[in-house]
Amino acid sequence: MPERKARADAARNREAVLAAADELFARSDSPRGVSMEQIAAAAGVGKGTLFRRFGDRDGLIRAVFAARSEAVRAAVESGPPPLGPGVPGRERVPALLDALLAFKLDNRHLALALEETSAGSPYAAEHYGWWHGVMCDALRDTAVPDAGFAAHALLAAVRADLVEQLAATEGMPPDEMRERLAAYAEKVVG
Amino acid sequence: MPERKARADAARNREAVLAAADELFARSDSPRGVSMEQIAAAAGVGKGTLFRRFGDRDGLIRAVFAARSEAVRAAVESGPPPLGPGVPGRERVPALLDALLAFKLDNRHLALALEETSAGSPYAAEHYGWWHGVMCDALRDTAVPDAGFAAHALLAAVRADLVEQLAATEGMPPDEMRERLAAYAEKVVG
DNA sequence: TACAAAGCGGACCGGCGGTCCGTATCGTCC
DNA sequence: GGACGATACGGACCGCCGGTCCGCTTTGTA
Repeated sequence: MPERKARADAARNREAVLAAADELFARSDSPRGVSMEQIAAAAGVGKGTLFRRFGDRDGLIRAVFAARSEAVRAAVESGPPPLGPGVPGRERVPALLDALLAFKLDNRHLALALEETSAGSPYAAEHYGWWHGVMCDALRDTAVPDAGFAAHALLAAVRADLVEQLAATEGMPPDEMRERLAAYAEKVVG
Repeated sequence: MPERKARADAARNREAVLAAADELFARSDSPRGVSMEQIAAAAGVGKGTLFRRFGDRDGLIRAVFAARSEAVRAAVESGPPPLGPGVPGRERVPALLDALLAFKLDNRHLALALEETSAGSPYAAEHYGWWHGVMCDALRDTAVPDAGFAAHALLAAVRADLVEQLAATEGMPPDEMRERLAAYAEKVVG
């Protein structure tokens, strides 16, 4: 393996930065209101350190997001039904969407940051490709024609900014949103 | 009316700016690559003029977008079937989505600019509220439960960055995209 | 303990959105 | 047509941000 043993202080700083960024994004109204300098200051490190370890703003956000979403990803890849593999598509598709929505509701600001500041588009993020793949698999197991497009369309229904709009501006309670999404998903796969 | 007669040079400059911005966005790969200074220069105008007339970057983009989308809007509000009013929802919903998709395909960069740089979120734009209203009306005329949510979900399927991803990165031809969207829409309202 | 490698941090840079105000132009009224 | 107030113009200017650079410190090793 190409991994060289990392220095202890480097690892400590990395964690400090991830934690600080996570918290700052969670507290802030808009991801754009959080600057790299603020994150560095909150983590007690220099700005140079941020950029050396994460490359650029995008890289940092992706790293924070990846750390946060590890659990959901594991649950989908090898968890119990109805989320895990080996479940009929008709049942799994709504479960997948619900899990993703629940995650975004719990991490609204972070998800917003990922989708908003990503270079190019949110679709370039590895995160999205993975979800699209999983969703395609599940959809191919249903009566839905064109799993590829349907996967894109269904995932679009849980875009972070839409979730934010429904939750914040329209004041929709989380549970209600999940119910409505579930009903919509049922309609599509049914 | 509170309108005061505008000066001739002001009107001329306004048009020049709209045209220049439209063109620059169309030519550029990413909306972020187009600066206000560039637009001002291309229009043969000072930067101050841009900000005085349009308030900020968002205002300018919204103005350009509004000018471009006038035609579609008119077609939906008082055009012939199946787009115009008085058409059964079952038939009108796919027609509306197709019209919106066709428009975004023709104005990819501009739509991208609107959705990307909008303060807050694309959902705050008046443009979106209008489409959501129209879509809700059409959906209430179908068997779809919860027209409000379904309208959001369906409109999300034609988000500018998704369209761009399908067209540019996945290389999907416009007509194929429209067919796939139509099939998806039929599935939802059917 | 000595030394190279790895990491650090903050001064620095270019560019952007947005502001400001002295100046030029327009429309009007005599 | 000339003169005057209102309106619009433009570009120097400001603060901020993402990203770079390099002299200095810390770490792990022999």
